Amino acid sequence: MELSDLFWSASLEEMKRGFIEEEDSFICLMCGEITEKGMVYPYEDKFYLAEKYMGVHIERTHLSVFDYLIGMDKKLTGLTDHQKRLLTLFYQGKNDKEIKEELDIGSASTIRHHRFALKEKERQAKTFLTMMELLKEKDENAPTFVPVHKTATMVDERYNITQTEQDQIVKKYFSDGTLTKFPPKEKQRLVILREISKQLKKDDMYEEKELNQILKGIYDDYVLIRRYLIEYGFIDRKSDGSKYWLKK
DNA sequence: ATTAAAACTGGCAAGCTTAG
DNA sequence: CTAAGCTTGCCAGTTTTAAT
Repeated sequence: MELSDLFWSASLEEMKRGFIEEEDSFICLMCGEITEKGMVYPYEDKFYLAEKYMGVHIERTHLSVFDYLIGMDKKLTGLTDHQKRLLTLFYQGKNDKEIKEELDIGSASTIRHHRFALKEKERQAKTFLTMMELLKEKDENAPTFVPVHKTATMVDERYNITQTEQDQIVKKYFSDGTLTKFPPKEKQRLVILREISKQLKKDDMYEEKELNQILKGIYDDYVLIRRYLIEYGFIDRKSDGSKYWLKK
């Protein structure tokens, strides 16, 4: 999944932490940095487990989630530069008087007012977010597009595929996990290839024979499938063709 | 412990400035 | 010119601090 998708699909709690938990790793929402569970990470004479180290990573490279978020574009935060400056000072725990002096503003009540205005904004944001969430649940008929794999070589709107569409295609061309026919349309091919690529484990290296064996179990013309998997950017191979692996 | 004073907070209305 | 954003003053409560 694209990093920005990951970022925006994160829950409020995940965003606050700045990273999400996957099956065997943690991923930084801001830069995609990964720490793997079970690994031990050294930093300044200490050792950290994956989750703890992610905290170290964020502190080191992003300062804090707050700092990262406040640095985002106006379009994304909905905040004016002035509001950002105020929030930063609030975050530092300064009181109205200190802020008034620091920003060289005449009255502390101005700061007070901004505090009020920002809280109002918070309430609005919360109700809006909640409404949008409710809308999503309600609107299950709305087409939800299956995300396109990010290594896809050719991507445009033709590849927007809804879940139901995908299900139909899979149903039509697969029976008992084997492919009955390689479809003629690119869109269908994409779905089929994605389905097939699920049989491969990420991070695994496959010998050519090994891969052929797996593909043969799915479709007789495994060479065709192999070629298309590469062409559509699902897998990659060594230039001599001796090893294959799933693209990330 | 009670009370008075000071400091802080939330909120409203209004005027001023500026980008589009 | 208009709307949005910023600044300010004022009032009403609340909380904290100081004084008795």
